[in-house]
Amino acid sequence: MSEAKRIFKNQLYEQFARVAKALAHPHRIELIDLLAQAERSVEDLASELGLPVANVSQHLQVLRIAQMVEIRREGSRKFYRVADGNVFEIWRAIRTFGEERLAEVDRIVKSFFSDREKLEPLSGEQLSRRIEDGDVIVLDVRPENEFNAGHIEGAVSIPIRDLKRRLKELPRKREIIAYCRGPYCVYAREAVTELTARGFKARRLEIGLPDWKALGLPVTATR
Amino acid sequence: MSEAKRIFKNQLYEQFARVAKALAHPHRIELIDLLAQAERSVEDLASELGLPVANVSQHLQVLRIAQMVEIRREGSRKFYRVADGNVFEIWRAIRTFGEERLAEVDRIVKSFFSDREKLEPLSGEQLSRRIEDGDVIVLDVRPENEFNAGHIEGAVSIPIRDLKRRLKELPRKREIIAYCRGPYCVYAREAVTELTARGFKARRLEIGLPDWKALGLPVTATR
DNA sequence: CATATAATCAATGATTATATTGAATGGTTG
DNA sequence: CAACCATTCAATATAATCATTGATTATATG
Repeated sequence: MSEAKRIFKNQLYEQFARVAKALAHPHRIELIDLLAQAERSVEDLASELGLPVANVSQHLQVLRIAQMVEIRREGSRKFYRVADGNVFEIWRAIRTFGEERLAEVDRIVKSFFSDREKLEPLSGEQLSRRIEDGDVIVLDVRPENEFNAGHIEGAVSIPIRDLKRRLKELPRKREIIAYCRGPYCVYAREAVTELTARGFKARRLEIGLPDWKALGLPVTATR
Repeated sequence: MSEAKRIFKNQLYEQFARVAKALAHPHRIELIDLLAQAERSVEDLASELGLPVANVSQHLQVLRIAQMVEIRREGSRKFYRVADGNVFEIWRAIRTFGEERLAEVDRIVKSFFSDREKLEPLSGEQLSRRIEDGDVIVLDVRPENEFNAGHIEGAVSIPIRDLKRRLKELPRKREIIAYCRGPYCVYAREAVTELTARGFKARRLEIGLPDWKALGLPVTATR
């Protein structure tokens, strides 16, 4: 191979390796997973991850240099968000690979969620069809700001924390499909447990909003 | 957040970070890019990358531990291949992000390929339509073993090294669409240059075979 | 302007990743 | 079985990454 070609390839793969490197830390993957829901401040992210602010800031700098996140300043706070849809696609591809290929992922997930679920979750496609048929209520149990940043078209927002005292807002005849951040988020599972215990018909969507969006299914953002 | 939930998330994201880490080196990305075409021996990969065999073997071990590649043994040689389609999807997502988001990638590509292309390449969808219309010849200019491992349905194989002496196999009336390994591979570009210089009508497909396959377009493997 | 808040920076030591070298392994060939 | 080939392993030195700490910057508030 020619020298010029070798230099070209080295430079090019170096750039792509930088991208992979930016995601090569558990905290940074978790940050992307969270930011895929909605923008957040550094302090907020730090408390969600249970880490010192300086450490989270350091990781955010790595993601920023890799152009994976962007900043919006508001007063003395900075809100980070994912730079574009391709960032979530990388994380999603990694997640899919891990789920299908790594026994360890399966083991960890199964041992945490074992026996907590009686009913099979719905896939995105299944829910999409059910919505078209008009026979379900879609329930978003994430925090309100994440709902506002984007939610499944037609979904109702009741954050998991408020669910118990807002049960009367939900119908008892139609089936309720709850969803939250993604396949490893516990909120929708908790909601289904609570709802079925109270006599509602409820099931869980197996994916989160970013996946729903990535499938090209309809999303609404509150202006 | 509960302690158990924190431990669960840490364990889970740790697994996914391992996957990203496995790709966090330019040589390993290049290896995946090559292996996405066809299986190869260690020695062969080492000479393609211009690196010592021991170094390539070391990188292959990293990919193997991450379950991204598998081995087939044949005599005293070992042939590595990508473990499944999801591996290429991760690399493709990284590549797409880099292409759309990183100015540096654009600069490197442009400075290497500047002025070498007179004609716009075809997209996968465009070629797919042209094939249905039946008015093009699809030309695979990769090495023969890569063609055998999988090629665009109906494509003709003339490795770039043999192109000059096999020109008579190609028609002069129909347009020839050449393709190779991927957007950064030079073979298809060289083929188009050669063919147009000889009076053929020729253009390039902008993607490589693994991308074509990922788009769900028809692929044939030689048995 | 002083104080408080949010975020970043800089320096540190500890850990982990990397390339290189040469030796060891496993299989093939004569 | 000896010689050989392809690959891996092991050891080492160098470089990069990481968490932590405390200092610094930037903005808001009184």
